[in-house]
Amino acid sequence: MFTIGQVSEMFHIPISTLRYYDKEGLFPGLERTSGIRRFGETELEALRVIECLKQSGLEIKDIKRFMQWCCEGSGTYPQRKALFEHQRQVVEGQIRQLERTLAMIDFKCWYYGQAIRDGNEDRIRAMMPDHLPPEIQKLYDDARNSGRKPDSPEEIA
Amino acid sequence: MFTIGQVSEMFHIPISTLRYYDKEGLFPGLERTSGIRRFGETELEALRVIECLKQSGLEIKDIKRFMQWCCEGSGTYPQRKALFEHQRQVVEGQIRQLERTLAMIDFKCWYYGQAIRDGNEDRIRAMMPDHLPPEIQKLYDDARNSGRKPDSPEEIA
DNA sequence: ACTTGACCTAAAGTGAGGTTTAGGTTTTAT
DNA sequence: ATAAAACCTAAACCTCACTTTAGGTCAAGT
Repeated sequence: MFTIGQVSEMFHIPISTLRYYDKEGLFPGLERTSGIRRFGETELEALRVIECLKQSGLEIKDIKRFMQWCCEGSGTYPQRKALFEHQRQVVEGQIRQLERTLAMIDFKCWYYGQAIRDGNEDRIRAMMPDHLPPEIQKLYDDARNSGRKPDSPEEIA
Repeated sequence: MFTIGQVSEMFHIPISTLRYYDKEGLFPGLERTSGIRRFGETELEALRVIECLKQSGLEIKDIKRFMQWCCEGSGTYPQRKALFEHQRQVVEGQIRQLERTLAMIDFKCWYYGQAIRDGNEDRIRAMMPDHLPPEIQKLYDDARNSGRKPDSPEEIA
C-alpha cells in the first residue's frame, strides 16, 4: 500500500491531480485509514489505464464510467472490451494524423533549408504546386491530401 | 480569393474559429474589402501550417510568433527551420507514446476477450505480473515500461 | 509532549481554446 | 427597392483539466 505522495513520485503526477482524479470518481474502491488515502495495486493499475485512456482522447467523465463498470463485475466485460476496441480505432487514427503532420513538418524543414541556401523563397515557390523534387513532392502531397487516393473526378477538379 | 464562409467549408473549421484565429494574429497579412475578410493562398497555406503546428502541440501564441517571423522576411528563415526541426522531435515522441498506448489497448482487448470466455478474471490475474502468453506479455511490458531497456539493477528491483 | 512534514477538504482561480450573443453592416438575388 | 443571406465586432460565456488557497488533521521523529 502507498500514500498519495509515494504514488505522485512513482507516476510523476502532482498530488493535486491525484486528489482531483479521486474527487472525480476515478478510484471507486480507494481505501482510507482515518481519512488518509491508501493506494493499492488496483489503484496503480487504474492509473495506468487512466493515462492510457487520457492519451486516447477520452474525457475524465468517460474514464469514470469505465471505472464504474469495473466495480460492477463480469456483466460489464463486453462494454469494457468494446470501449478499448473503439479507442483502438481512435488511436490508430491519431497515429495516421501525426504521420501526416510529420510529412508537413519534413516538407517545411526541406523548404526552409532551401530558402536559407537561396536567400529567398522565389525558386521554391516557383516549383510549389506540383513541380517539387519527387521525394519532397510525396511529403507535400501526403501532408495535404490526408493520404487519400484521388479517384473521383470532382475531387481532382 | 475566398470569403470566410468558403474557407470554413473547405477546411471544416467553424467561422467563429477562423475569426478567433484572425483576432489572435494568425493571419498577419489578411486583406479586407469594406471590412470583409478576403482569404488568399497565403492564408490557406497559413491554415495548413496552423493545423500542423496545433497537432504537434504548439500553442496559439507560439503559432502567432511563427506567423510574425513569416512577415519579417528572409532573416527569420533559421528560426522557422529550427521551429519545425524541434516540432519534428516532439511529434516523433508523440507517435512513440501513442504506440505504447496502443500496446496497452491491445493488451486490454485481449484481457477482456479472455475474461468474457472465462466468465471471470481469475485465470488471467493469476498470470498477470509476468506469466502471460509471450505475444501478450510483450504488449503488457511495452505499455508499462515505455519501451525502455531494463538495464540498471535498481530499475529491476 | 511537541514540532515538523505529509496528509486532508471545500471552494475559488487559472489558462487554453474556443463558442455564443447581441446588435449592426454588406452583398446578393429578386 | 428590398429582403434574405452572409458578413462584421466586442464582450460575455463555456468546458476541460487542473491548480491554488485557506484552514485544518494526522503521524513520525526527538
